[in-house]
Amino acid sequence: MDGRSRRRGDTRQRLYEAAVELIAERGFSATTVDDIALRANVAKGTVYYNFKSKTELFEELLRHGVGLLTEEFRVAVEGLPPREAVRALVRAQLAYIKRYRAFAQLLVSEMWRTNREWQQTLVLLREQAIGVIAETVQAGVDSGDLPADLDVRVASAALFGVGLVVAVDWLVFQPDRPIEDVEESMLAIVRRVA
Amino acid sequence: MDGRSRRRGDTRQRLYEAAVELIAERGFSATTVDDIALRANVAKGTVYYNFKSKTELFEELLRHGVGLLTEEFRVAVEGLPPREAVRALVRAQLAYIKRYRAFAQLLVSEMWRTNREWQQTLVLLREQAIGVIAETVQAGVDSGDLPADLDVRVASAALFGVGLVVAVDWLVFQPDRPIEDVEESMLAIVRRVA
DNA sequence: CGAACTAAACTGACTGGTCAGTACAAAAAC
DNA sequence: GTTTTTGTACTGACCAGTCAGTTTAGTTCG
Repeated sequence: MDGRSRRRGDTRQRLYEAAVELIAERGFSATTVDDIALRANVAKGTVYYNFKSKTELFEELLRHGVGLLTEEFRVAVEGLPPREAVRALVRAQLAYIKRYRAFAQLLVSEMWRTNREWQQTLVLLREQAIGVIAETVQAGVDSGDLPADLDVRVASAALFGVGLVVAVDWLVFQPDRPIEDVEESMLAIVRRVA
Repeated sequence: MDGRSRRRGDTRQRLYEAAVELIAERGFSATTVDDIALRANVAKGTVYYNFKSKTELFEELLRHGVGLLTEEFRVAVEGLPPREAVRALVRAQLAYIKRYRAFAQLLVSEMWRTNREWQQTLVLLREQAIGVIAETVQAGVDSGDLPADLDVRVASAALFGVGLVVAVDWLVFQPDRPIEDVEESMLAIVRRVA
């Protein structure tokens, strides 16, 4: 780990942070590369030294963010029995969204859009995140802890989508409401699998 | 209602339809006024004859769409007892989203964004739609049909957000799944108030 | 040691294209 | 004869991406 790659990593990190905030607020197209560079305290050229294009910066940002989320999902469920594991997933998702609020907003904005360049990337990433949930739910069904008639794929997708929207709604419209309430609401909503 | 205003109304309607589809796909900034005019089979000047600006077209589009939704909400609950009324709301939301898929996608994309020009408009419209739900839920709490400890505001907001996201997810990722399944899922999710 | 060298990282002025909004005369609809 | 729409042309602001040049961090060698 020499100084060069550390420096470069720092720059990329700063660019991610700047881009995620601006894009969450304004959307991809309304965010200019100049804005991103300015907020990251970097010259415009540096953006293009580190990323092939504005779109690529965004796609790598998506990969980066969803990668972190699935990572936390995996850590959260490690060694837990099914129903507890599902609860742990809800908690992990909530904590993640609280921590990376802007990224979560951005995901909500882009997740259900069609025909954009990065749509394919996003579908893949969605599969990846939902995949971790599905493994957990499947294990619960196999072990008999969860109802056998549960459609694992659908339940996992619903879990993911509902968690995203309830948590983001909370952060945007009811930020004063304590986090325990939100966790409780989410668990109430997904009671059938938790 | 003379022929002139009907004609004008038609043009505006066509512009709404063109704009909603394009903006749902690409987002507001990535959609050009020329594109909208082209898709609506209208000259660019006509857009500006009917609307002050691109932004105003979009805001009126939002008002128009949410107006229709609340209208359908009101019709749906008319004269129904509380729990049935809630079910009717779910069904109405689902039907609406199925019918105006693009508008629903657009709402999901914009609803939880911050700092855009039309943010204030959207907050108001959200209040309006959730208001109808809240009236119904409140009536249920008052009559004892729904649990007294239910936070009406929060439950209504959750109902609205979850419905939006589950339905849009269905249309985008599982369009072959029959509508009854989706209705069933949504009702299962909101069981506490239905 | 430190001077000279090298490649990686970064800079910011510039370019070519795009797009919101305007102008307006002529035509069509009512 | 008034309202609405058309078609075309135009402008000025804005912006993604480029590139020639500069700085920085690590390396080599006296």
